[in-house]
Amino acid sequence: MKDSIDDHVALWARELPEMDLRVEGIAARLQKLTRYLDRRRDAVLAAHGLQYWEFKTLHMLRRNGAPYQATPGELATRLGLSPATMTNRLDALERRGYVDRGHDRDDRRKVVATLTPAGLKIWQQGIGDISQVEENLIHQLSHTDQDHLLVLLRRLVLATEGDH
Amino acid sequence: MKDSIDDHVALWARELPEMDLRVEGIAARLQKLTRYLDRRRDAVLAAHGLQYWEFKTLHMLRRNGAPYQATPGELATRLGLSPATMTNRLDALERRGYVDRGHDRDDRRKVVATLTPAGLKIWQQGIGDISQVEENLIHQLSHTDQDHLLVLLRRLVLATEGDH
DNA sequence: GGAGAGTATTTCGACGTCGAAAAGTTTGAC
DNA sequence: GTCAAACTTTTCGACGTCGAAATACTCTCC
Repeated sequence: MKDSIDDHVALWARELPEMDLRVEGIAARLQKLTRYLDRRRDAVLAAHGLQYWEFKTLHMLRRNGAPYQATPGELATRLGLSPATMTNRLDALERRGYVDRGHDRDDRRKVVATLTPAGLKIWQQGIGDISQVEENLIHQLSHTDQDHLLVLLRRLVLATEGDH
Repeated sequence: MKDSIDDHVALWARELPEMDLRVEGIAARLQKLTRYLDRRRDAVLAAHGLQYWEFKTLHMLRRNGAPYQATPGELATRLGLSPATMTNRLDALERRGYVDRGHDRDDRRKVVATLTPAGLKIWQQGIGDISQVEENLIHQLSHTDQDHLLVLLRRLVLATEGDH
């Protein structure tokens, strides 16, 4: 059974004869599946009136256990964003009531962002829906195929992280 | 051998007991590998002074065989962008000399964008470097493992293309 | 042919992002 | 005790993107 990537690769193979069909087929499918998950995830979050960047920010606060606090700088570093962007995100989340901002008592340079009960609640709804989206896709494979796929992907991830 | 996703999943498993570890491990690795390829690709393109959105636009023009032409509307649809964005992209690419714009003689509403020789040349350099990045990653697996991985990924892609 | 509907592109205002500079706070050396 | 260097966050200007309105052109039908 052929998928759209088979067609795509066959088309480019005519133009770029030195292209490695296996490599291209795998890389294109990795990207296609990720884009699919991105789209489905954005759709279920939109049902809660949430953008993905809002969810990711709440997620990083939730990742720190109770009381779900972090400084803007910490959040920016972990999310791979500039400090400027984090200021904007926290402005928006504070306006929507999902986050509180206050100054650190010991070091008044620092700001401490805290997840509000409303923020925690919408995060819970979002994380549940996102898990469901991922399950709907991956459950297309049997458990043994899932394990097989996971092992192959782990080998690739290890290669990107520096072999040990 | 454990990778960073194993740690990530183990961490969240404590907080979300109903989470499916296999599903999460696969989904997280798909996304991590795609992000890795994105970063490496952006880096090699930057060596040619090219942003990925510029390359993608040239790529879509190159995809149409010689004389490498398309209308803004066609490009916007295939790239999943708004017409407004395509106007901006073509403005920039025309300024850099990678694209020419002219009016269609038969239908003067239409604009025809054409890849210049300079645009074709930089696309060739970019596509070669991107293929190299993908090969460097995927060649971590043997040919038989690559084939196994490809088959599993194709099954997932087919699942995303079957139901709508 | 002329009016109105339809199509293709551009313009406009808003958003989220970034790098760099600015503002406010702490630390350390003297 | 003072002040310069370091640290944290915010502000500012620019970019790429989008939706919606505006512009320019074509087609249809009477």
